[in-house]
Amino acid sequence: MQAQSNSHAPFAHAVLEWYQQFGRKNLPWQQNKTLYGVWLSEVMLQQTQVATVIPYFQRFIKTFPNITALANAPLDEVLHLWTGLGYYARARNLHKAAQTIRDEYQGEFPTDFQQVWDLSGIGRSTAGAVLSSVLNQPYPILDGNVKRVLARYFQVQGWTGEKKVEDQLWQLSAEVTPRELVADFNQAMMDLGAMVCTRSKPKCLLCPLAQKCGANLQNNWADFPAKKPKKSLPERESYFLILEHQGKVALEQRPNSGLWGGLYCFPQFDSQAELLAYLSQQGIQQYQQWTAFRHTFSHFHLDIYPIYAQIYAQAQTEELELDRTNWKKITENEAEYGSAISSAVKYWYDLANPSQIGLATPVKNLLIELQKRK
DNA sequence: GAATCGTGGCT
DNA sequence: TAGCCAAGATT
Repeated sequence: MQAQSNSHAPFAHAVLEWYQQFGRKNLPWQQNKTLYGVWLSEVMLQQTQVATVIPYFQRFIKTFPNITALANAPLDEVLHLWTGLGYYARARNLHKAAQTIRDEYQGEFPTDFQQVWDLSGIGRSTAGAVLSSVLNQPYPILDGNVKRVLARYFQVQGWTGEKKVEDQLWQLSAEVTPRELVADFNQAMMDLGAMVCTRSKPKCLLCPLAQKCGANLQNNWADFPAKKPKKSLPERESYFLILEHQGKVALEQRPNSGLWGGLYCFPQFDSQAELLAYLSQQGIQQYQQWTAFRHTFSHFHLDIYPIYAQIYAQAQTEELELDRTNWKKITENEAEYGSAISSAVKYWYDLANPSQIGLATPVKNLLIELQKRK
């Protein structure tokens, strides 16, 4: 599990030397390093580029300055801060892990590798990254950058999604990782991958490993790592009902697992006919079709057809009965409703006083569009 | 092993 | 520009 040998000592030496001059040392989570901050950054950085993460990281750590604050926060607020970052299971797992740390580790992030790995949302690479970065514990990492550097250097054949290839890369990563200065070394490997050994047009002339790098010597960097077998994304469609009443918009919360888990979304319908039938049933005759657009996920395209309608009834929002499965009935009286952020009323999203909840990106964008039209 | 899980930047 | 893929983990 740990870094293994020093037979690749020249490798580590060259990488560390390069890091001193060219490595990144001023990223937000590298300042006054804490286990919490580095953990948070590593989770946000999973499958997400650095530039995207930075503003999210800063907002998040400002709102939740320590693990206990995060653990004690409502999940809705955590998802609110995660809105737009994607892969929302990361936020749910982060929150769950924070509660584990609060309840089992007295609020202190564990320093034992296995205990860290056992936390939800933390795999082998993230566990290694956190403990090496903050405590210099000698664990290797294997992210996309390291995979690319190693695959090219050692000419590792095959797609990294195959277990056999992945195992090989872990083995190599463990071999090249030194026992000392592991924080710098791991950071250096990621920096090399991000800045020098880039996916296209790597800057081999600037690479400290070029002299012994297989891809440089063979001039075949484009072959490594092997590309993922491609397949076309399936297409689906969904009709979003933007239903407004007195400055409030109806939202429903999605199940806590699966796509957009725990986020709030407009009522969705599989066809326009279903949506219109619903409107008719509610006694709503007027509606607008907004411009349709495509939202692409990692594994399918979603064509979204927004339909806007308004309820003109004089009734209070609380009294409107929207007969739809999974909608909570709104029971708050008016005083409670007006006073604050009660949990049930967030199904009616107040445009003038938005709730701290997670919103799917197309939903957030449509709400902005709605604001603009008013 | 194969699917699932978001969004945005880059080419 | 449409596809590729990012500081991966979970089911």
